Amino acid sequence: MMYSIIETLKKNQLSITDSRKKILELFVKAKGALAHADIEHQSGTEFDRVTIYRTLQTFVEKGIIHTIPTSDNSVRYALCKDACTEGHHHDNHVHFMCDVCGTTYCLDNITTPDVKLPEGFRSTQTDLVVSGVCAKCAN
Amino acid sequence: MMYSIIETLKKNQLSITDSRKKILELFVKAKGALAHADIEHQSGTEFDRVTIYRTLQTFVEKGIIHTIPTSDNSVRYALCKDACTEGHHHDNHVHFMCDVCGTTYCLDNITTPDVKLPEGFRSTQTDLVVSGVCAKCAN
DNA sequence: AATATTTTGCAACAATGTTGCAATGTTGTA
DNA sequence: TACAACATTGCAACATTGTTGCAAAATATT
Ligand SMILES: [Mn+2]
Ligand SMILES: [Mn+2]
Ligand SMILES: [Zn+2]
Ligand SMILES: [Zn+2]
Repeated sequence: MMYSIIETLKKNQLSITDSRKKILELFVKAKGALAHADIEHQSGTEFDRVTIYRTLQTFVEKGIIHTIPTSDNSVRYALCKDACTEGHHHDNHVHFMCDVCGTTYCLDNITTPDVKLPEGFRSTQTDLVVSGVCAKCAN
Repeated sequence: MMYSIIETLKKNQLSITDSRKKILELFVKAKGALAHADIEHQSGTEFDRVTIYRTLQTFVEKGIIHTIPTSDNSVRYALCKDACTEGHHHDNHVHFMCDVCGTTYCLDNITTPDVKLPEGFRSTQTDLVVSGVCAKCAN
């Protein structure tokens, strides 16, 4: 599977800038999800902190990345592999956080279950986050 | 059902202080979950911000309240109704966040499902958060 | 009531996130 | 390629959230 940085940016009507190319590249290469701080470290002093915030926000709005609700309430982001479009995410997959290495995985082929809610409650989104030990840290 | 503030504090070997009584009372009276800011507002200038942080931390450690992972990554707390003990939480119920009124509900009698994880992954905790519109805001 | 222990408030700091605005970079057109 | 229109960036300044050390105050123990 190929992922073209430039193509993705163009497809979403975003102008091609150094920060967008670099940050999107980090996501494509990343094994798991990235926190804002990860990006700040991995891109050195290349970009201003504010630019990273704004770029992440733009990517989320465009449906290029999605946020992950973590049990420690820190914000993480990962590439959308589903057909997400502007203002319309479809990332209904389970997430896994390793307590040992801290990696957050998108379990893309495990979909979130339907939950039977009490009378009168209507669901628009379901997030399922599992914590534990990942395969790499299992030994 | 009765909930004795003092009893709960004693049972957990915590000394009885004004802040602990007040903050625990806020949780007992609250409909949904509380954020740190909620407590800060509802208790006026009675206690220092730091005291609230420390009290919440203590309550979580003792198994009196539990944290809730929310889709907007803000920290919320709610009373443990299950038999949680020091360092051992059993709050395996679903949470619901209303997009309209912002209330976070503990759906105490809807338990989180078992998720079949990939080979080698081991789960220690499962959090399921549903967003949508609650019964009160349904009209 | 006196002492030992715990908790609190304060100050100082660190981390995270937001906004306005001028300078810079990008894009489409000539 | 050069220009104008437009979008993005970096900087500064600020707000919010969370952490730590320590002396003063409150609570528990004797
Ligand atoms: Mn994901
Ligand atoms: Mn709960
Ligand atoms: Zn791991
Ligand atoms: Zn509601």
